[in-house]
Amino acid sequence: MSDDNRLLDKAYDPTEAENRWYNEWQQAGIFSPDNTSKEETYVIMMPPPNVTGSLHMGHALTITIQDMLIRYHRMLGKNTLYLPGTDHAGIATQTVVERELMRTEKKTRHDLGRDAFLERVWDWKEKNGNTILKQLRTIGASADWDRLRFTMDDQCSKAVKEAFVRMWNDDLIYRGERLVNWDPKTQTALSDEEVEHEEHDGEMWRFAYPVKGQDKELVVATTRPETMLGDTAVAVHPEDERYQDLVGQELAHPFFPERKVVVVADDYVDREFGTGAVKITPAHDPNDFEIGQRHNLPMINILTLEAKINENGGDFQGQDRYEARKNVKQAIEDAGLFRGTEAIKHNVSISQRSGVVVEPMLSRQYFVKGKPLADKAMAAINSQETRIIPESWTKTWNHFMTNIRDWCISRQLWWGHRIPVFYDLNKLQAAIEEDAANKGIATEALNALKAGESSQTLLQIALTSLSDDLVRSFSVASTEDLVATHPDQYVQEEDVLDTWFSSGLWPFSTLGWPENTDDLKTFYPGAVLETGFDILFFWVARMVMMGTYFMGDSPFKDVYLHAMVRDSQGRKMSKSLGNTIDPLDVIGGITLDDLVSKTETYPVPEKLLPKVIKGLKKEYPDGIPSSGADGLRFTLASLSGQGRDIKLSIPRVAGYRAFLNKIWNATRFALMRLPEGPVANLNEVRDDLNLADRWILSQLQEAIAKANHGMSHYRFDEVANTIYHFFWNDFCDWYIELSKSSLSDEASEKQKQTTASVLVHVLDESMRLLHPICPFQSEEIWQKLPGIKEHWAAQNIHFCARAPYPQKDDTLADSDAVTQMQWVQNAITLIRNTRQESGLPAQKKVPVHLLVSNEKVKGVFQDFHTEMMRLALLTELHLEDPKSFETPKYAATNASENFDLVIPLEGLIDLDAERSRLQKEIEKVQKEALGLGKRLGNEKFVAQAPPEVVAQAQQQHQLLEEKRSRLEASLARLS
RNA sequence: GGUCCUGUAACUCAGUUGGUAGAGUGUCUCCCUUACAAGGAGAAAGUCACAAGUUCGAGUCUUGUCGGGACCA
Repeated sequence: MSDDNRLLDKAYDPTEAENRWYNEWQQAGIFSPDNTSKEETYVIMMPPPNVTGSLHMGHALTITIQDMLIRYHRMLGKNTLYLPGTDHAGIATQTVVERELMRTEKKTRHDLGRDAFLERVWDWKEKNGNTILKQLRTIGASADWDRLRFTMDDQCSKAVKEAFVRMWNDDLIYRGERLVNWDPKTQTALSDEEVEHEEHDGEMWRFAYPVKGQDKELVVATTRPETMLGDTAVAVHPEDERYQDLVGQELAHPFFPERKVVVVADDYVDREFGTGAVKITPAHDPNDFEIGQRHNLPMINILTLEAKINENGGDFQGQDRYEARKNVKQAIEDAGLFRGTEAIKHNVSISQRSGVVVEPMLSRQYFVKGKPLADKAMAAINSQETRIIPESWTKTWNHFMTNIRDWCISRQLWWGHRIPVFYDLNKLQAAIEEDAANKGIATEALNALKAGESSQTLLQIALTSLSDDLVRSFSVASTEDLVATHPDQYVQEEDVLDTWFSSGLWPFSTLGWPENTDDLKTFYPGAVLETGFDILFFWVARMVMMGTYFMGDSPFKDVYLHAMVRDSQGRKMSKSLGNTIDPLDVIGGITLDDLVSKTETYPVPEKLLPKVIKGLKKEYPDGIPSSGADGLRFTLASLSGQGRDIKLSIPRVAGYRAFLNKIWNATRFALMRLPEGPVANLNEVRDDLNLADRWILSQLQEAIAKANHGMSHYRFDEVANTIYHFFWNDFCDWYIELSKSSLSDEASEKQKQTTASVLVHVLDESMRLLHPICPFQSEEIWQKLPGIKEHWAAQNIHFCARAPYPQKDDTLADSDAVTQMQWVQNAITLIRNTRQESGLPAQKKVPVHLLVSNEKVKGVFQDFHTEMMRLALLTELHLEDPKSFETPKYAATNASENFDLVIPLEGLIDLDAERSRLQKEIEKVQKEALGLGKRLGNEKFVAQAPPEVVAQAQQQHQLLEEKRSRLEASLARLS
């Protein structure tokens, strides 16, 4: 660093500066809100990243957007809270730790036991969670770390217990035997949302059920032949004439002669589909389950928890479901009942967690009633208490809420919130006896009771065999640990809650609920929930449901759903495709070798790996250059339109990094050229502003307005592009170039001072505009601007991060300046263009005549004489009267709307080339004029279009015609 | 099957209430001019998927066709 703190180093070092500023901000406490203030708040709850993994690009996008919003509103003076945290992610984390345990110690979780295993998971969480928190800081999240939460910390756990108990007592949670999605690999139930549907090629396999006592058969079709082991009926449509006479008849099950399989009539059956007769397996298919209930059919479970055939499967017992499928088909063929097959595309349910096919399975689980909660959640959106952005998701939201089903919240896992239901052993016996008295079905339980089995054994039997109501009769939900206080009386439920149950409470559990804390009073509800649309139902829906239920208010005013980050080819980024890029590797840079070896640790299928690595080498021949957090953030901001995909091509990041370099250098220029001594505040030089000053200040107001608009409408691409365009194309390309004259030794002291004020003012406001997107570099530069820090320090503002976001100053908007400046820009551009088109050597300075009749234009050109000479590389610039000026034959000429250009080039000009250039120019103008002329010739247009539109077209047409005739004159002179 | 999104320059995308298409990247030409070659100057490039309709006027509104995608069954 230079001694003179006004000067900048030649290059900006993001890594060093980013660390430094993050620490300074945090030490100064600027991320912490005030929970006693009555100021307007702005609150974002960070969607807690899963402690299992590390942050990926999707997280980087989410954090960038949230942090932009937070920083913007902080600069607007709001009492701003960005609350960070992590999620325990039940299945995902447990699976990872189990895998690790198997890999390193060859042990299962059962070998360790529940408590010891959970200790391992906590260790893992500690280690991994910290990595994530570090990543969040690196990206620049200005979160309040004093309020850091974890979904399983004491505070959140307390909230989960409280919520569960209240919902249990309010009859919103029940334990019931239902068909659930069973993941045979992780061996737990899943919610509907955790199941994905994939279209697969399959076969419709047909076989016949003989009708008992008749010489008839009924042919059914299925994609899962093995489920026939659990068939208890065949359904037909009540009005289907083909099967009228069979309804009520019994069918012969090929493998279980004693089993009753009846033919039932049900509207559900689609007569056109398959054979029009549907085999019914109530225990293993959702639709069949419903039919089973309607017709009181027995439900026969044929699968074990590992998805093997159980004791109800006769000879097939012990076989895996796919093995059984093969064997069942064979056995049916052998029995002569096979009736053909056809290819079909059908949907297969896949566990989002383990990737294996999910089995619908009859099982006793805990459920949250959907309907009562959904009604409130739907009302919150439809009343606009909460807006969804983009709005198109509102329909999807309503569809989901209208068709909501009960939410299965129990998971057969160890890692998570253990369900706070306690079984009262003292009431167990009474329940079993009551069942017996009512001729219940739990004979097994009664036998066990008579045999004097231990209460623990009795409990297990009772839980699976007693009716839902009876189980509830000896169940107590309690926030208190009843086992600790009454170890002999109570046994706690083994299962844990779905992760999303605790996530659903996140907007208020993090603020101290159920206590009515200052935080809760001040910061609920929040401003916006920002996340990917992929977890709209998983999470957002649950938060709104829980929020409206427990708090009475929807937890946020806006839901902003951002796009998915994909790779440059539009593929989802995933480790198994080997196309994930760690955001930290973009921020800090990575060599190709390191990138390759990192990718080799991902679970890419071996066959694919060489191709993936070849792709890496092609896409990143020199690795990934360091972009800094600001570079990545700016890129993500500018790509975050309203589409559903963001295709992130890493080389693009370099382009935005170049912009940040441009900013750095522009500042460097300003600081080098500023006159000695203090720089006056803009207000003190307002009377001395010249056209260029007025112009850049006016453009700045325009940019400020657009940036604010974009920020408040979730159009971060607009914000980024506005700043990019203003800073580069207006400020650097024109104002700084022009300022070289007004800062030169020939310029007056006053001129220099005025220019300095404008330069510093623009940089100050530009850095504040940029700050939410690129917090680090803007802070670094802002702090170095002469006088700025001191100016704001008087108002106790010490960081760009805390300085006000610029607001449009209408007294600085100056449309005259914009128009007039455009004349200058047009003149310079036309000269440059004509020079190059006429084949002049790039560095050759030439004399130029501008033929101007308009006195005002002439005046502006006179004022900018020096600047035009320099920027257009001229030796002389003459302003001529078009009437008296005689254009030499050997000259390059061109025409603009309000002036003609003549560059005399005796001996240098190629007449043929010049003629064809003019010809081309004329054609262009002619084409434009023709279109306009046609429109003006349309009577209806002139009569019906708004007058100002017509007037504008007329004026434009006239200018074009004039320009054309002048160009034609030039062409005539050359021939 | 239901719902939704989407098709604009070679690529990635903007395009407000309808007024005759823009940006970044890439391509081509020229230039190391002392803030920046991660730079400067200039240029070429689009039947706005297709068709019909509404309108003086359609990228924009309506309908249909075709293509791409997502979610829910």
